[in-house]
Order: sequence, then structure tokens, then C-alpha cells
Amino acid sequence: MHKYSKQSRLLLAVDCIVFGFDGETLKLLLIRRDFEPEKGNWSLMGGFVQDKESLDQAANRILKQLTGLEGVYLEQLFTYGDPDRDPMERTVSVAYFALLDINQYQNQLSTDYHAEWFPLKKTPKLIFDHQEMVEQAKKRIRYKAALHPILFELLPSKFTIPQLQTLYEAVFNATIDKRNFSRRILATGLLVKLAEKDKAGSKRGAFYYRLNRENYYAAFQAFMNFIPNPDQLR
Amino acid sequence: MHKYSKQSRLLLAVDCIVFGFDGETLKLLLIRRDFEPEKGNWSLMGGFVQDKESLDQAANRILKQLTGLEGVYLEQLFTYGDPDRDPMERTVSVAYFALLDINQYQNQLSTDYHAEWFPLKKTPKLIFDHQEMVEQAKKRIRYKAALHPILFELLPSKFTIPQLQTLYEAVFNATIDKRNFSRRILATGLLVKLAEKDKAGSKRGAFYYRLNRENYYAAFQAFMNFIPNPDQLR
DNA sequence: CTTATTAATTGTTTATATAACAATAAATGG
DNA sequence: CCATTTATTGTTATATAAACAATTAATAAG
Repeated sequence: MHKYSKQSRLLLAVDCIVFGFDGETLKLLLIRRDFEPEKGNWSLMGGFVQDKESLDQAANRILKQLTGLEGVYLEQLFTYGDPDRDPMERTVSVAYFALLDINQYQNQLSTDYHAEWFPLKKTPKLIFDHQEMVEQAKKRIRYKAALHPILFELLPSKFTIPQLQTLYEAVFNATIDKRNFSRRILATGLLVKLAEKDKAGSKRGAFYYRLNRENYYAAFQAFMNFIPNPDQLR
Repeated sequence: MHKYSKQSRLLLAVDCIVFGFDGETLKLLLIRRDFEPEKGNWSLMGGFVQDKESLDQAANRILKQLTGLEGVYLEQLFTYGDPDRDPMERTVSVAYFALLDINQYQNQLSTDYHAEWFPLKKTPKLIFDHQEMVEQAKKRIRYKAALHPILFELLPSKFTIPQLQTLYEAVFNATIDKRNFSRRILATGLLVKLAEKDKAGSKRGAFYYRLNRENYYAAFQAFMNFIPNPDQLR
């Protein structure tokens, strides 16, 4: 079994930082840890990597087991290996972040699970180094979203331009001129206008749009630079 | 010792992708693996993470043990966890990339070690998934260098503007207008002109510059956008 | 039927940045 | 003194950004 003799083996975990958007607020999904140490305290979705699964598979499995969520956008963030990060036993953790539309997954995220959404600005104290992971994930998302159309992963398949703008403003904590915003976003060719309108948000109603998937995948590698002074970011 | 009972433990390795620049060519440092499997074949600098060291410490230690190199720029790249990536025994590997000036470390990289520099375009077949790691590291460096002044890590502390331009052209595989290049690079305020000249490269000689460290660290988070059409990248 | 409200779009101005290219001066080894 | 590379300034056309004015459209609510 152990072919490389004399090498020490260690525990490998995966932790998922799950971001969601409900049309108004950016939120973080947390769960109460159900084993010692730190049992009962707020934690990211985490678990150990099993014998014959890849890291991506582990992340997907853990997310499903703890929240019921399946098929969401997941991306490897960073690996945390401080020897003392888990006081119980040395555990290295590969962190992933997920992006999803809260409303779309409301059902999957049923009461069977004890995960809860927290507004990003009002998160409780987290176990171990999970706060650091969240901070790094926020940075990564801002960085990436300034250049790539990644934020669409947080929206429903049908969305309005005012919704999209609200999302950008939430992520970058900024206000954007709506005239310039819609001009630029439409100029990308990423959006397809639908016949239907969303009447929930206003009297007049706003047209729904969907992503042009072909252009989306092509544009994913392109730089977007939607944010005026991204220097402030990192 | 094993507090989380019933969890399986695994081997964790670190692999370092070491890039160097000699004033003309971008090169990759490789070593012949000295244990089975794949003994004698070309490999990245790799080794197992030990009991009480962090991942960064492991990367630095491994680099030192295999090449004598110390104090070089190292950054975590990605973690590779395919269950079959090492046919001998499951091993997850955290990849790091390093950037250094080949000439400066010529002595350290003595004949005690069997590491060899290969031009990036003429690398031999590598073991396991190391080729994939190299490709991903190349992408990351281009991506980052298009926005941040990371390439200075590949130059000596004293360098000329033509040398700097050669480096940019090598990394991006492009030709850059030298008049626009020097104008823009000087406008960043990152460079300090020295009195001394480098007469090796030309009859007239080119002035040496050094980094303004203060501005450098400040600018590291800023976007540089030196490359015309970075869309083509990643 | 009027009004308040949000959506949607076009247009304008100013400022700034970019890419491409011309021209010239300076230094010096051979 | 010639060939070569360095170094710098200048010009132009083009593109993009940010700030802001103005107008039309749709409709729920009173």
C-alpha cells in the first residue's frame, strides 16, 4: 500500500467558500461544524479527500453532502498548509470557491441541511483559518470579475440589466453610472434580449436577458475592465 | 497521533517550476529524478512535505536541497490531485513557481547539483503531469506580468532598458516598439537610473537602472497593462 | 386620467491612453 | 569616420473612459 516508505502521510481536506447573490446582497454560506474540535461553531463547507477521488470531485461531493448543492460553479482558490492550522491534527486544506444564484438553489438547499446564508458584511467568527480563506476568495473574485465575465454565475439564467448592475455594485462596493453601464455591457455581445419582462422590480418592468453561451466562453478569456480604478484591488 | 480516526492519509508533495532568464532566453530548470518510479527521467524540483513545515517552507527547502538556490521569488501556483498522477502511490502535489536571474545564481547552482537549464521552447519530456504544471505556470506568469511588474524578479539588480525589453518580448513572444516601451516603462516611476553603463551589449553602452523598491511594492498591486492584446492569453 | 417611478436609449463633452511611426542626437568600438 | 545601438522627443490617428443631459417608454397606483 505504502510504496514510498518512510514518508509521512497527512490529512488532506477541501474547504468550499460558497458565495451567493439574491438580487440584492452578496452572501456567504456557512454551516455549524458537527464534530470536534470547534463542534457547533461556524465553518466553511469542508471535508476530507477520500482515497480515489480528485480534488475537484472531493469539492463537489462535500458541497453536495453538506448542502445538497450540485452543478454549481467551483474553482480552486489556494492551498493552506500551516502545520498548526487545525489544532487537532495536521491537515492541509485545498480551498475552492463557489458562485451561485441563491434563488435558483433555494430548494436544493433545503432544511435537511443546516447551512445558512450570511450577508458578506455580517459574517460570524469562523473556525481555524477560514476567515483568511474568505478574504482571499473575495479578493480573487474581485480581481477576476474586473477582467472576466465571471459574475454571471451568480445570476439566474434570466436576469435584467438593473439586476446585473446591482450585482456589480455589490461586488465592487461602488456605484456605476447606469447609462454607461448598459452601453458597455450590451456592447460586449454577451447578452441576448428576451421577450419577457421582470415586473417585480418596477412599474414599467425590465426586459430579461440571457447569456450568449458561445460568446461567453470566448469572452471568458478576454479582459473586460469594467471597473474604473481596479488598482485599489490587488 | 491520529486524532481524526478513520480518515485516510496521503502523501503531499511540492513541485517547483523554476524559470530563469539569462539576458536572452527564458529557461526552465530541470533535474533527473533520483528514485523510482521514473528514476533518471527529467522532472521538476520536487519532494515530500515534512511533518512540521508549512507549504512555503517545504518549497524553499526542496529548492535548496536540489539546487542550492535560496531566497528566490516563489509563489504557489495550483494543487494537482488526480488520484493516478503518481502511478506508485497516491500523491497530491502543490506546485510553486520560481523566478530568478540565471547569472546571479550561477554559483549557487553549482555542479554539486544535477539540475540543468533548458530553453523554454526546447524542454525534454517530463514525468507524470509535470508538463501540465509547466504550461499552467507559463500562463500564470504571462497573465500576471501583463498586469503587475513581476518580471523584474528575472533580472539582475542592475539592468538596462534594452534587457528589460528583451525579457518582455521573450515572455510574450512579441516584438514591442522600443520608443513606446521606454517611454511607458520610465513613466511608471519604477526605475532609478544609475551612473554606470553596460558596454557588453553595444558600442555606445546602455545605462543601468535599478528598481525603486518603494514604488515597486506599491505598484505590485496596480494594473500595468503593458501588453497590447492580452485577450490572447489564458 | 394623471402622476410618480423605473427602464431604456441616444447623445455630448472632455480627458486620457494607445499604437504606429518619424526624426534626431549621442556615444563609441573598430 | 563609419556602423551600430542607445536615448529621447515629437506627431498623429484612434479608441476608450467618465461625467452628465435629455428624452421616450411603460405601467402601477391614486
